[in-house]
Amino acid sequence: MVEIRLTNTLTRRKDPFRPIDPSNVRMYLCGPTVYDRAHLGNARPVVVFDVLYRLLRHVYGEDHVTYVRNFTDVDDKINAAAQAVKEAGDPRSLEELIRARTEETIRWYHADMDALGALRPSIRGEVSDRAEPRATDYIPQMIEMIRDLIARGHAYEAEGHVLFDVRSFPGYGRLSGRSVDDMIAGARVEVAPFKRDPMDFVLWKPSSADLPGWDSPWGCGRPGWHIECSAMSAALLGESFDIHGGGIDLQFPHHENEIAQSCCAHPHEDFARVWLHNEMLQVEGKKMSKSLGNFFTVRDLLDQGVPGEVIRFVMLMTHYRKPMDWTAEKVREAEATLRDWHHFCDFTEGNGRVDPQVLEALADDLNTAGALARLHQMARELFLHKSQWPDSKQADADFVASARMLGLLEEGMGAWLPGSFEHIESLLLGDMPLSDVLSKLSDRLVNLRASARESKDFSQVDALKSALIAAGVEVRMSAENIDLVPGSDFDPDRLGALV
RNA sequence: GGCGGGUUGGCGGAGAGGUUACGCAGCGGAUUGCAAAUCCGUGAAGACCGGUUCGAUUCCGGUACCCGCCUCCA
Repeated sequence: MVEIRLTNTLTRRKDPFRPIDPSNVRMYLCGPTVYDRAHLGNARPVVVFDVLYRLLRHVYGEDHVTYVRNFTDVDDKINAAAQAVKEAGDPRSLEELIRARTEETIRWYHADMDALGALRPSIRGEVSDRAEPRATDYIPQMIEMIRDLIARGHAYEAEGHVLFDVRSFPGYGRLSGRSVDDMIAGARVEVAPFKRDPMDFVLWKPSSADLPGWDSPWGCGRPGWHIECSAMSAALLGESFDIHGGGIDLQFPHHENEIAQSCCAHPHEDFARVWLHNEMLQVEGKKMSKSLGNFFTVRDLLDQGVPGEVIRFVMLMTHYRKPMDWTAEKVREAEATLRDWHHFCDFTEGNGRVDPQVLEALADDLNTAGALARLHQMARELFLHKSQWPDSKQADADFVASARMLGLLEEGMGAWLPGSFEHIESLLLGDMPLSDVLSKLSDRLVNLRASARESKDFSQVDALKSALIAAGVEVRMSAENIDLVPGSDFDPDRLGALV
């Protein structure tokens, strides 16, 4: 079995991965707060952990991996978004508007992440809403956990709030490498007067009459952000599980607080064993922000015609623990590469074997850039020699299976490419498949060239060639053959007119 | 102020204490009616200063610069 090695933020080392229970490897990823479209930065952890999920499924079996990713659907930003709609004159109640907002955002999120080729989370391979829990469905578990923390002396009630007492947990700060005293020294947080310690954080807070609230022993209120993930991961994965992931910006305070809550509520368990954090995303060398005008959502890119597969490829070009820079140049490179790969690959044969070197690269702390390099190499060998290989179908299948470990070249993902194998097979021009149209035109061009070589009059050859290029078709001429490849500006109508 | 990450050839971007990363672009050649595509070949690196070592871009220390987090942003 392949040994997976992962860099654990907790140990600051690359350690061999040993699941608690190989028959059910469990992973939790902090999901989005559902108030708006996912921006590009939101997509990075989704793609990174999707690759890890695929790797785990490959190594341990699809039914032996559980992947849970939550939706935070109780939050000030959600309330604010709903409030804005109400103030704009919507007659529905705030509660209805909040519900509508979160429902809609979840649908957007699914559509956008699907477009990136991210698999839906699952419980042992079974995709269901349970694997994508919503915070509001786990309020009783959160209340229970908070109650438990109070009983164990790790939390206290003050003015309708319940706060976690960070001084009661000696391990506080271990994940992020900070000491409570250091944090206080550098804190820029305004300290509520009822806190025992400035770093104490909210487990439960009171809610006003017009905002969502739940009855609790401490009055009508709502949970703090951090308790959500502790309660949901315990409910769905157990008090100990294998991997907890998220962006590096969540390391502190969110994940630190999760650890404090979970370890204090379940002192005999060790909560998440491996913590993985992806670095942040930048755009053209700068932090993505609305003020710099370089802020965009996944949907913005898709609408501009950047295919989800290309977005995914760009994300995978950089190792997850390094800051990654989103640039137009990378998009161009990724698109050109995928265009090639889609073009020469025959996707019809299944049962490919994943290349050992691709697998090894991924097993080595998700070295996606290394895996892509190996795929480049494989593609080159395939392209150069496949015509001489008796089992070239198998070689194609192996290549595709390997690319799919990265979520690339998935079935249906090539639909964006006019030149892709699957597209050529399926697209009809009039009543003729595109593949037939192309071979027909290619034959005609070959014949024209043959006679032109005799007559020395190349005007007809050039005319057809120009027409093809105008239709967005690349003309690749070799000594005997002429290959026609639809490009990014392919125009089916203009091509159809040439037949 | 506290904590953390980064600095590799023209650009992007990996691994490895001594042997080609890889991709894009460039250059030379082959091929071609021309061009494109393709093929062959090829130059180019490791921020700076020290240390360990037979040998470091790879390990250790320091300096500089860049970036992020500490504000319920992935």
